[in-house]
Amino acid sequence: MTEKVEASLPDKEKNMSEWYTEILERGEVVDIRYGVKGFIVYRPFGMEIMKNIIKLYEEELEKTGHRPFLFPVVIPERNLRKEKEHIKGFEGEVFWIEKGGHTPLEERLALRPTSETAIYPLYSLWLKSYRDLPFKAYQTVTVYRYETKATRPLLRGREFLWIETHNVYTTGEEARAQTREDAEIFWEVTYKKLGIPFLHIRREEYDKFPGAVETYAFDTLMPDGRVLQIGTTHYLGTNFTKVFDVIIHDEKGDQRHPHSTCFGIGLSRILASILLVHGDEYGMVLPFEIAPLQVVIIPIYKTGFDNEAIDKYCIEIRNKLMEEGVKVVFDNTEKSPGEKYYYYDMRGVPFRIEIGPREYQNNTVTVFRRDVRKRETIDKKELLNYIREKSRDILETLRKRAEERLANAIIEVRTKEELMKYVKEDRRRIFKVYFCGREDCAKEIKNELGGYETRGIPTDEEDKRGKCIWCGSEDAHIAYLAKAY
RNA sequence: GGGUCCGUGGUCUAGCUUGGUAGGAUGCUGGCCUUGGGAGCCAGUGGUCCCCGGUUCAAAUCCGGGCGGACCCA
Repeated sequence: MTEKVEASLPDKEKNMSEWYTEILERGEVVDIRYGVKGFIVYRPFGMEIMKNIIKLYEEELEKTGHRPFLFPVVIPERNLRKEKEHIKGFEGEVFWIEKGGHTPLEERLALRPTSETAIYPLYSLWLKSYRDLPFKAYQTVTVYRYETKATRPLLRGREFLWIETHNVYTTGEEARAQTREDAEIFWEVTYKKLGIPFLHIRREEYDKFPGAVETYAFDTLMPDGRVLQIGTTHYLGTNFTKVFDVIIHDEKGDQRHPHSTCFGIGLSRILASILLVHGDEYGMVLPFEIAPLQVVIIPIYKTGFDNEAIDKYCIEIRNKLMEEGVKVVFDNTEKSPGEKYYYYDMRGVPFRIEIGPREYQNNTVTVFRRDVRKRETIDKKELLNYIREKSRDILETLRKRAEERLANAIIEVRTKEELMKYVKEDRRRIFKVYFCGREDCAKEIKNELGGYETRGIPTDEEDKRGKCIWCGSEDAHIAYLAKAY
């Protein structure tokens, strides 16, 4: 039976902002009171989740041949300016260091907004032969962008955490194949392990990463109907290897510029997505694998009963779970059971075990599952298998729920009239339309549809052709329109 | 980018219009009692009223500037 108890939080769909602000604070995820706009503090619980998320992506990257490295946070101005499109795209949002102590620096230093221009000068020293390729590396770091739009904790900050890969290949074909591997890596973790579904999109020409030849993005859906870009991967061609003089000898002994890619995994936004997509009115709901606390054991004492025996019974179970590598806590603090339930619900603990006289006497345990909010009493001996099995169930349930919401948000529209009709409705959607790909057309759409913008082309339908829903021109491709963060 | 609102113990908040004692709730600490969805009672603890400047005998309160935050619209 599903428990009907008083909710802790406002309704996520109706009032996402308030829900989100509250869960960040009450769940001790981040602290927004640092006092510098766009900069936040990860509190221990939030950072524990983050570290678990990072580990999943890093493992997948290393499995596919990426090696870790770490570059400085500062980039000399002359390097940042080398690639023309790149600097044009980032110039307005770079933080500059201009002084060391009281002395003005001879050359200003940028806090990296992304690391291409930090990394490529070294690539020109490291990579000399086709034998040095492919070169696949990543770093997990913070980057800095002076955002002028409203900042929001984790969703849009002036400092944010990400993983960036920077790969180099002899040929363009190999490099393009890397963008597809990036998509697989992203799928493997984001969808399969975190239960977050997303759209795989090729961005329009005018929406590309500054300096890229092709940009692919991963957009997920927020409870308020807006989409959020949580990752991007770019084919950079030889744009960066040229300006940074990365030159290799190929098999024939000819000198050439290798091709490169980069892949950004938006860790801050992924954490936000996990909270927003899976959470409910009682707090976070975390997939078992990334939960800092996976099981909590709560004793129910009774006056006149042998409460020490209940303690012993709980400790025995805790120790057994610990031996199996489960992150478990036995909470025998003096708070009432109800208060503890609310506390651990808020923190998304996947399983709660309640043990009182009844369980003690019957050699059973009562297990509460956070995602579906159901209790079940089982034999003590079955506990470990139960948790193993149901933790997979939790992930399935969360993923299925999220996937349905994403699928339900998307609607194919063929005519402008139809589009206008849907836009006027209360509900936000992701429209799938034919679109010509021209920037002025995109601007008109954004202006006249009250903020709905072109998000790009679904990668599994790049070949389809039709008439642009806006200007009517032929040879338009399929594109998504959505409101975005 | 445009607009609206806000900043007071750890947290939430009253007080601000009409200048003069910082009040409450919650948390925290100790004690008693209790424990199957946020219990209760008693005692204690905790505040540069966001910052800088101005007006004034006197500023949380009025004025100017700054910093930070929330929400709505584009």
